[in-house]
Amino acid sequence: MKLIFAGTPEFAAAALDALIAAGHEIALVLTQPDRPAGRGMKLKPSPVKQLALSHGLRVEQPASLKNEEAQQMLREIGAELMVVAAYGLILPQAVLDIPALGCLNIHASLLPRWRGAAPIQRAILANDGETGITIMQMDAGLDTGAMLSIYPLSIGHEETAISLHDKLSALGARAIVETLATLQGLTAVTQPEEGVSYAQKLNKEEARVNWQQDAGTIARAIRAYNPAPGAHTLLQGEPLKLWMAHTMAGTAAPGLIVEVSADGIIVGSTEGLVVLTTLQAAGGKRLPAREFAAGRNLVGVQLGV
RNA sequence: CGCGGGGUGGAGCAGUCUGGUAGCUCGUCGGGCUCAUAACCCGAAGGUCGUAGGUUCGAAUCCUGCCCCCGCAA
Repeated sequence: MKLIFAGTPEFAAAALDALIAAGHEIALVLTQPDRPAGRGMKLKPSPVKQLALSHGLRVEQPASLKNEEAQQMLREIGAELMVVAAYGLILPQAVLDIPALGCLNIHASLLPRWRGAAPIQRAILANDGETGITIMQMDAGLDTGAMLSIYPLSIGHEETAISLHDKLSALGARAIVETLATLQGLTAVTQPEEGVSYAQKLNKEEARVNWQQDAGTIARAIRAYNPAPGAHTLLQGEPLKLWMAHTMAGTAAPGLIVEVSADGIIVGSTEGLVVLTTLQAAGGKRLPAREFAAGRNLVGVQLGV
């Protein structure tokens, strides 16, 4: 099928890779403009752009699709269908109308739950037992289009945003290829009005650990914010990133390190204990708790100050 | 030229300011103790202090170049 692909991060690159492998003609790839990123603030192309260029595909990076030139360019491609995955730009109705078969979106949740920007992390934070991939026919609303196919996936007990992201990327890639292969036999189903929720973007501030919560909530937050924006707290006034944690039974003052065991660094909360298993000090590498604790006297230290 | 921290036995760190015997926590190996141990006790091995130069009687420590790792910010 002759396609336009629009996407930006890794999640989208996985889908693009699968579409290429499935033999579709990718007539044009849209992705976000290169942004300064990383140390030194050098301009960095998106994962989708890197992949597209490595396959010799045409790449365009308009700042907006609301203007006539961008829309004219899309019309000239003459694609049957446009596939959108975590693109980062709003598609106006005029753009949605360009491909004959419309625009399909790969969304990383079971709609209508977790419409919006950060469905993977929100699902973990909310302690959902299940999430998945929804392929939908895009309309002008925010992830409100009719659903074509649904691929559920259970959320593991120690799932992090990155581990779940990787599974959903692979699942999304499979889902879009299968959906395109069976498109004519599929019926678009309107999203139910029950169960709508919105996945707000994550920010650094909410990733600061609030020790005045129960251990389960804290541990889930640590996993949901891994790798970005990264759960963080203070250790003796210095920033400390928390990468991985689980819980255990017990009682201790919230944020107080009570023990360093073979299992991890054990910290109190309002209910239960948090076991920090992977952490990283400012300027340091990400370390297993045991190595992090070597050479430091941590028992009795209050986190967050 | 975005701001900043760091590279010291296998791991994590101190020592660098104020040059002069290589130190701590852990791991490893050997032994002891114990019903038992990711517990405790005794002992041992293991380091050209990232790299290349410079200063000095003497450099982990001071100066310069280069390589590598990481935090912030985006």
